[in-house]
Amino acid sequence: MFKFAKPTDLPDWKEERPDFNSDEVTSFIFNPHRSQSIENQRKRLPIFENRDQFLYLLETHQFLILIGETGSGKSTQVPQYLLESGWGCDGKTIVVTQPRRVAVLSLASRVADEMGTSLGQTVGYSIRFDEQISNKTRLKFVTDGVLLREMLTDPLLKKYCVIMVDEVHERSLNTDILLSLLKKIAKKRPELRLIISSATLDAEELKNYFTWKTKSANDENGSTEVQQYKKGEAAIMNVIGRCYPVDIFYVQDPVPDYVKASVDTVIKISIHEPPGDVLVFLTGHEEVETTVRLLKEYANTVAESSRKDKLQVLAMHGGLSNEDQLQVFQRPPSGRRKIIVATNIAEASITIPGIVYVIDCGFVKLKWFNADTQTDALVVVPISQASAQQRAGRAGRMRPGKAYRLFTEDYFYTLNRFTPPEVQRSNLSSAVLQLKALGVDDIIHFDFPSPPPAQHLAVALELLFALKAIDSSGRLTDPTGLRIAEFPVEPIMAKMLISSNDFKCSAEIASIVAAMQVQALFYYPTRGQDSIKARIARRKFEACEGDLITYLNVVTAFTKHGDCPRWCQSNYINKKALKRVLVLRSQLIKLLQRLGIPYSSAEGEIEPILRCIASSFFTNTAYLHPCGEYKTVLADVVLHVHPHSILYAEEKAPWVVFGEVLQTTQLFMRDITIVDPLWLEELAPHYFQKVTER
DNA sequence: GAGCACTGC
Repeated sequence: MFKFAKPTDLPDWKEERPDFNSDEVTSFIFNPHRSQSIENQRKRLPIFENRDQFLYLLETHQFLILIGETGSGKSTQVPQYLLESGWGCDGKTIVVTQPRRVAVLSLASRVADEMGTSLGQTVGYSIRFDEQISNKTRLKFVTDGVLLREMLTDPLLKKYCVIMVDEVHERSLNTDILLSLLKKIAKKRPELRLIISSATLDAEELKNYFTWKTKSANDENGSTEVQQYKKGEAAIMNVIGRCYPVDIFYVQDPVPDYVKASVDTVIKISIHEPPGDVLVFLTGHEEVETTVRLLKEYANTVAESSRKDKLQVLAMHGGLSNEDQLQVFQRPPSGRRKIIVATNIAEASITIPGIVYVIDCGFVKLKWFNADTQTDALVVVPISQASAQQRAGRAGRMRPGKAYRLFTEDYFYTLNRFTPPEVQRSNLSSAVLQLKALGVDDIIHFDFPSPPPAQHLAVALELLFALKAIDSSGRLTDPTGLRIAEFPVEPIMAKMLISSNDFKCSAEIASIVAAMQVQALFYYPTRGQDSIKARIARRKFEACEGDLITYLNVVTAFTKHGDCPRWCQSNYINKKALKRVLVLRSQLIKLLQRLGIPYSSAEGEIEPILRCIASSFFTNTAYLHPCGEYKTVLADVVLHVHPHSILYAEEKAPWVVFGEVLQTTQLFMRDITIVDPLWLEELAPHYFQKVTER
């Protein structure tokens, strides 16, 4: 049994204040001041006191770094201050980027509300597959991915006068790439203003990144209008947030098993602490299910008694259906305390109201690119201090809260301050291609905010060269490279779409590529009768050639039966995912047609489709070694068939290609297709001569 | 033989 130490008063912690209304990133907004006029609410926000300072700094500096904690109101108010003071009146637009679609939607509608207009008028938004924009729009909310795409047609983003990049502390891949490109643009467009907005971040580091001009300003064009203006210089502005204090508790001794410790802590809270919901952070879906099961067993024993500590236990992770996810937002039955056991989805992506207690296991599952094996690994690593702070903050949004950390205080101070940015732990082939398409030739010396390991860049360049997207001097090829860059999918998938023209099967390949973009077409129940039934249901779609042809069968069947509600259910098909597949598919087909690749179908023939797959996935080939294991052709790394693959229980074919490799307990190949090695030699001779010499 | 954190174009 473990004990929690006395609450520790962390200085960096007490400053965290939750928001009262408008800076919420999900559509579930709790607003205790609903009765007040909008004008009054806006004035109550902490950032209101900084309004004039903000406008002055933006007048005099090209870059403004805005450090504002949750609840400062920066995401909703700053864009309005800009409009009110005349930015966006010269026919140009203000744009605000967010890492997530849901944040774009809720911010845009909140700001339109506050301004008394409807969406698509002065205030609009643009996300993939959805947009509300008109020629009246002066303020636009977008995902950072959308803004990156816009740069392909408008490299200097000339239609914008102010660009605000929000949630920079999350350091998503797109945010980092956007920042570096915006820095370049700003040099060419001195009148452009950039606002970099972040919760916690090393502001000085960011300031140094953005300050490229050390000399005094106005030495180039001495126009009086810009005399006060320091182009290329960055100012930092801090905005206080607002939030209730959260007491932090640490365990006195390290816990051997954080799943068990989580369960014990929930039980302790339920017995000893006043009412208030509990949020538990664990690393994966399996841990979540185990914890939920243990807590439900406990809850059942309690429910039969007349005690007060009755619980409603709910799981929250990305694999759940929409309906199951929505449950965590509903009020628990009266007299019950709601316990939500979640993965990292609850750290930033969704906000659950009513949380007073947080339990933090101290770990997170992260995708990590391994350049040696050229594969992704999904590894459980200790969280950063910033993450721990973010998780604890989830307890102080309604009233003072408590956070229980399942690690010691000493250990906390050994953690990294920040999680390494995504750009440093990702496969960069897509990002590199995108940069090339935007005219960045020298990737190795490109000015990233946090440079990725050189080997990651080298691996990306090698793959692009193998796909003939770039030539031996590293330049984007015309038309192959240019075309691949146009597609909103991984380069290898884009290459397959383009090649489908040669094999006259673009219809089928579009279905396959679309299906590979979504998480899971099937539900995989983990226990009981359901898991067996699901397995039997999957067999209906099984193709002996492998997973990709199976996906094609699923997509084809869904277009026929998908509208029947029982059909998806009885076949354990993820309806949400399949609907998205069809939307993606039609986007891909439209893009193909725009590039002059006509719609064509193999009319039931399988071989052209298989050849097309082989012609693009040849870099991902594995052969059956006499030892009985698969090995990569590239580096002789041992690979295993993922248990979700349709080929898992089958006799092993001598040659396969795979969509990706993910390392969990072992290196697992996913999205596997059986191929004929002669095709590989024929279709990718530049790559495969040496292979058959084995 | 045994298993997928979370986003985004």
